[in-house]
Amino acid sequence: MNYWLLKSDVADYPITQLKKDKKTLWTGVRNYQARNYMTRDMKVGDLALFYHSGEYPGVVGVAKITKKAEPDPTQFLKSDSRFDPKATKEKPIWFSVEVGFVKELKNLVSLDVMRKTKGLETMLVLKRGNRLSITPVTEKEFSLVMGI
DNA sequence: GCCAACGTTGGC
DNA sequence: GCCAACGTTGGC
Repeated sequence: MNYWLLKSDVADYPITQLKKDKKTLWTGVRNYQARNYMTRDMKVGDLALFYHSGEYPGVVGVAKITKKAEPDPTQFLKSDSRFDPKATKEKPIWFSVEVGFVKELKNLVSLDVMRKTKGLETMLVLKRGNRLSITPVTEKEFSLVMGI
């Protein structure tokens, strides 16, 4: 089983929305590395730290992968901001996994606190200039964050 | 609002 | 294939 960190802009899709939806298709990823994590490495049952970017950046909850990657429908929609003219139904470029709500943390584990926590120095999301919206997390890092 | 980081695009 | 220009992300 693998662990992940899923970044979501709090203004676009906060954890409270996932809580309401119970599950959602993780659409809109337009980065090849992040896509490859979804198509190659994510398995049903994997757990993910749900991270808010934007105001009060940090981990706010836990989600799980509930369905393996399928073509991201937004790439085909002309009206969608994530429309990709190069993608076709026969040859989709972008994929989405389904993500289920697990829990919302009582307290935000802020980016600031994560930076100061011994053992989390290796977390990719803390690396300078990191913009990947999906990053792998070790079991150790996952449980350390959960223990804060 | 600023700006560093960095992925992508396109001219050559 | 190189690399400058450009657009986006995201912390501050």
